[in-house]
Amino acid sequence: MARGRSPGYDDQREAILSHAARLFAQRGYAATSMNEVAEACGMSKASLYHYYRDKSALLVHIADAHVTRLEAVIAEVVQQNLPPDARLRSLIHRFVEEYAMAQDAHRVLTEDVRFMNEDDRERVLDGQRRVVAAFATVIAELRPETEEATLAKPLTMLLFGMINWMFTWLKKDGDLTYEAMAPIVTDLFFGGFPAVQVPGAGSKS
Amino acid sequence: MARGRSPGYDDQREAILSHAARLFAQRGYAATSMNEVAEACGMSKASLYHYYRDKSALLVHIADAHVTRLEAVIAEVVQQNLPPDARLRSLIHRFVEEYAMAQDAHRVLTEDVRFMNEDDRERVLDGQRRVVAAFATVIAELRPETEEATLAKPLTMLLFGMINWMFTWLKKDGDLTYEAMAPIVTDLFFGGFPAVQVPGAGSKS
DNA sequence: CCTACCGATCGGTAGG
DNA sequence: CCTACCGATCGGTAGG
Repeated sequence: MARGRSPGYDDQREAILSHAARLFAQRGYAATSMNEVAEACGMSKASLYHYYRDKSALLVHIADAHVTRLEAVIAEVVQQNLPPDARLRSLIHRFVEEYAMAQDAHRVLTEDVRFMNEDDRERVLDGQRRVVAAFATVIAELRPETEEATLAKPLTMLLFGMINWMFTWLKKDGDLTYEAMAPIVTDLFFGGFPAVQVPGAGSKS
Repeated sequence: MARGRSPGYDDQREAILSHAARLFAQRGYAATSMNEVAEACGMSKASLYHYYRDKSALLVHIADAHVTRLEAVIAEVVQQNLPPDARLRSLIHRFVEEYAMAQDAHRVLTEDVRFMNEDDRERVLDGQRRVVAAFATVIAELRPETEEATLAKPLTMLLFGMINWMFTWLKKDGDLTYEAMAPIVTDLFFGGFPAVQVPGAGSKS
């Protein structure tokens, strides 16, 4: 017996990632020691190193898994072939939901990506760029006026700002829930973006 | 001669804070060593400790100075006694400007506040809460319907989300500038917030 | 899967 | 007796 990996091996790897993501999100990657991760997992540091080669491997797996999930959500929504309006509403709702389920991984992704080596960081950032590009494409379709296409990028970033920032202040046990926030974000964005003027082509000139 | 502190003492303290803020913003507080701060300042670590008691004093001074500036902007705009609409436009414009000038301090404030001891952290967070409350008050005045006052807080946080997130992706040498973003944020928010429905009291029920 | 360690570097401080 | 620093090293702890 004990040939190959134990049957619980993959479960342990997942459990470790979840503990590590929580600690990295709370204290930051650099300030979290492998001893703390091991203790949170109820194992020795040596055992922890049995599952992951080094500290950076934890970070890379957390970020990769999160970005991969986000790209899967994009693909799923895109293949529904909804009109742009409904597609953006669906994307916002699904992303708020996804971020809420993966709050720790999301904070790690947004704050600790700088601690990865260049190759890993670029792969993760490429995934993020594809996600942002998918949002920007839908938003550009909602504002088909030719010269206003330049607004798609900043509007996309403002939308991500609202959603990303939500998870820095939404308390898991607070009055406000992410289910309540999703329609507020949607209303605010859909109500507001037709009012945005192209800089230099505004009504005041 | 040489009674009291050298004439350049306060200038040195300011210069050190500026270098430390840049390093903390780039690498994170925990991952930045006092040796790196000293090197960036062109002095020995022992000299650095002449100006600041310890590493945490750098963090606290950066955060306190930034929050104090933000509270000063609030006070300045409030005493102009503008109508709510113009007051919020002014606040948005001034904050985007202020964040752009203090981009490093702002990132340190939003990411590294967790590394302060409890007393310092609570004082800084109290300052931030007063700033947020000032925005929420103006936004509540813009939506005077009684039951909709509950929306002031989430709308305020979405507005801060757009502005705060801007400085995570705006490149100092990029095509988009903060001067161009301020009116886009303003248009989006003013265009959108009248469209936001109170949860549970929406038009669909 | 553990105890016992390593090379290095951490934040902070000594004497001069 | 003060300040403004220096070269060297302290006690502990990091990742591995």
